Amino acid sequence: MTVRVRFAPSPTGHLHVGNLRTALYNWLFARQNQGIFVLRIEDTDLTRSHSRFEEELMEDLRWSGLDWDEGVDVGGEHGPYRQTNRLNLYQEHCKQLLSEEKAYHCFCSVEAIEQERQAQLATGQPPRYSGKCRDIPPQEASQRVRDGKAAVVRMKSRQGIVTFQDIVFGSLEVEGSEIGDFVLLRSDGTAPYNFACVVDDVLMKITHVIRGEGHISNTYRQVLLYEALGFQLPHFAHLSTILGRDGTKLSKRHGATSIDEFRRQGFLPGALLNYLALLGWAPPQEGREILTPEQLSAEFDLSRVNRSPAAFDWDKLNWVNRSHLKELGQPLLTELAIPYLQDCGWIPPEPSAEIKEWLGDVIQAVFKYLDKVEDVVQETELIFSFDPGKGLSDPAVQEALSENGAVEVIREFHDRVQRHQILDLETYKGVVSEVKERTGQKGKNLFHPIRVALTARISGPELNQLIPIFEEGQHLDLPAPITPVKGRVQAVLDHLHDYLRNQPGN
RNA sequence: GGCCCCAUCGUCUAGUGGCCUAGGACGCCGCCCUCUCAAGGCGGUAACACGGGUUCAAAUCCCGUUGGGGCUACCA
Repeated sequence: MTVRVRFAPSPTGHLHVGNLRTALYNWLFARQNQGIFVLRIEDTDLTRSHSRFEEELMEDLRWSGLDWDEGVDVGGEHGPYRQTNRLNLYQEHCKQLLSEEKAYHCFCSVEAIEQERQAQLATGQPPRYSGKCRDIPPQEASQRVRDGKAAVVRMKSRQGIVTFQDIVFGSLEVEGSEIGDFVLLRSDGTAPYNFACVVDDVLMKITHVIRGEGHISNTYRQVLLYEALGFQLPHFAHLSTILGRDGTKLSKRHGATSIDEFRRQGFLPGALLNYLALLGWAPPQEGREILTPEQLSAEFDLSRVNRSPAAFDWDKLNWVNRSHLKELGQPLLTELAIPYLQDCGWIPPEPSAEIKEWLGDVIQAVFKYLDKVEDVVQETELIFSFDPGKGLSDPAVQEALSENGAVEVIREFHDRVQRHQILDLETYKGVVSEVKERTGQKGKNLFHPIRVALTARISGPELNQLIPIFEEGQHLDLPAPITPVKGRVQAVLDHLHDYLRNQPGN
């Protein structure tokens, strides 16, 4: 039998990391079994659902690389795939349950039920629908409905153990009397989650229901529905919740949680998926955690998924993403980085081939240090936006300058640099050895001041890589020209003189 | 309140009664490399929530306690 799984989000907001992990586990399971992955939109909550969210949701999912075989946009044999387009199916099945007296009309008002609930809560009883309308004779109920009385349809729950096997949690059960008579059809004719879900899963021939842990208690109700409708139970697998770093439920205050935010920050979809897969599951081979979606689907094992909730860890996500970024290689990363640099106004909207080639060198110099593509901005700021005033005001830079001989190195470096027409890498190296000879400084005491002279910072990419970038960059047609070596040293020295003049005792 | 679920290093996890003086990964710390910060390499720190059982033997099985999560909707 073909494995059929589904991801069934509600279009009530952005796609969330928790949802994406659920989608991923479904996808992984489908792919490793040559199965079908269905995307179903659960939009029966009319007040919260928006078609705008449906679009965003699919966009996020497409970006992630999880592709679906059936769904609202791609169609399929078991459509429609949007629940609001399936209301007739729910009504049909509801009619069946009604005629078999497995369900009944309930005429209690929302207010009355709320009152009942409060009263039960107040006396310490479990709040459940009393079943008041259960005993209204079906004929009388039908007549009342025909007369236009507002009514919902409720399921008759039963006594006795309700149980099912869960691939992740094992055998799960609850006493039937714990389950109240839940609503199958609302007064407006739409179906709430539990009923719509079961009808759809049956009709869409879903073999494995893989969803969030929060649905375990819904599953008991759904088992009742499968029984009443006379359908065979699918396999169930429930996934634990993703928690924030502090162990509470993941939310906005833990940082980004919606997928579009991760995309904007420059996380690679494959890396996000890789990390999410690791949240609740471990690859069989220890120490081999960086995996592509294809490798994941080959090694993934649903029955080995962890039951306990997992905390979302940014440090590890960053590491996973960095690893994927390195795998990607410089040319592709350059393409990804361009939009971020354009946003800063550093790169023209349509960079020339010459600029792109130079950019390749820029990316080459920094790409090992990027956790996410977005980081390219702060890593390359010293190239595109040279600001000695700001740089020299940094206490750490000032401390480096206060080292014995530091200023002398900069002056000497400045003088030597001025003597050369072109400053390619070889010339630069020659200049450095001259400075070394004249000042007697070496190692850190030599290079630290030179770094400050060139970047007004004490840390950054290798100077040897930076020199050609500065020199070649100055000839490029960029929105703001790249300051070449001479200009940089001159500017730093000017600021330095101002700075020294203002230092009492100097 | 009731019901259900969960509990191994700071975090993600391996572990399915002896292979566990508990393994790996991220982080952290140290060393090496090095012009800097990183990156990279090497090494180190660090956990079976607690209390009872069962057993020759328990991280692994059972019970309880504590702590977390979920459900208890005409939300999903």
